[in-house]
Amino acid sequence: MTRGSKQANLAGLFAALADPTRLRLLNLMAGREVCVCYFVEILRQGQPKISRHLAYLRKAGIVAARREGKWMHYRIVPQGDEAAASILTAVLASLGNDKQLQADRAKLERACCAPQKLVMPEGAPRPAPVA
Amino acid sequence: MTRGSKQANLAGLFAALADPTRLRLLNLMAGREVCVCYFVEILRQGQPKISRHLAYLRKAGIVAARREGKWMHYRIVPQGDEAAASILTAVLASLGNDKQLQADRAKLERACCAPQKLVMPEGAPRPAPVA
DNA sequence: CGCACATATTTGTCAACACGGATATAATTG
DNA sequence: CAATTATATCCGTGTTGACAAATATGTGCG
Repeated sequence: MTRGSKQANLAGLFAALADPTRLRLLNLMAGREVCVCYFVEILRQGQPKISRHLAYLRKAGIVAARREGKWMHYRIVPQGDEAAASILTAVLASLGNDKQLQADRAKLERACCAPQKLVMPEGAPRPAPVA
Repeated sequence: MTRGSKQANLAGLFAALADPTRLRLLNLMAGREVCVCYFVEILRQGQPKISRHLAYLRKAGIVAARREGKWMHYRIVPQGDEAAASILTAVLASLGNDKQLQADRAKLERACCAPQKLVMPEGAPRPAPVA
């Protein structure tokens, strides 16, 4: 049982969503698994900052990480709690309206198709859709 | 234009939702206008605490207040931003699943139909559905 | 092993917020 | 006006989270 009172759970979920950087990260992870190096390049923020926010999301049970050699891939985790799931879905659906978030997604698309346009570490793995 | 970047707006909305007390208050306001005195009685929390959280929600643009004589009535405000509106709707819909939140609503119903069972100030106004 | 790279964590500082208790404001009543 | 009731705000304090800078961990390679 990872379950306390549901309001507390929900409040925790909202706390995790209450940060612009974390919303940008989640937006990029909508529907696919993404390597940390892409987050750093696309958001143009320091690596420790990105990592801290990813750790926060991980601790909140919203994302999970998978190591692949040197690289860490993050993905959004399906929520067990029904309320959390429906809210997270609504959130991800809404993120598409913001200009900057659209631009972030576009940069990721470009990285997938023409990674040489972004300064990427040699051999960085491509983001992959998640089942 | 009250509008900064949309992610910042959304992050602000989530920050406002990231507190169990505020979720309980919003739950009680779902679909109706409620007097502060009911919040205090139903949550059994100190009045300054309730008032502070209501002020927070008001500043976040989620609720509005209306004075009626000595009493203040709070209600949820329809969100101008489309994303915020859809998220807030999903949230309010989800709140019905929590035991305590159901109990809170039940207490409010009882207060509407049999206020003498709660210790209420003389002549306290009844919560009223909002258009 | 020892270096290089990708990522994570620690450290110190600062601002935001939650809380209880005390007090201030607003409207009503006498 | 004075007293009462309903609500809001202020004060001091503890907690949490954001940040940058520095440092640690884990993996691959020669």
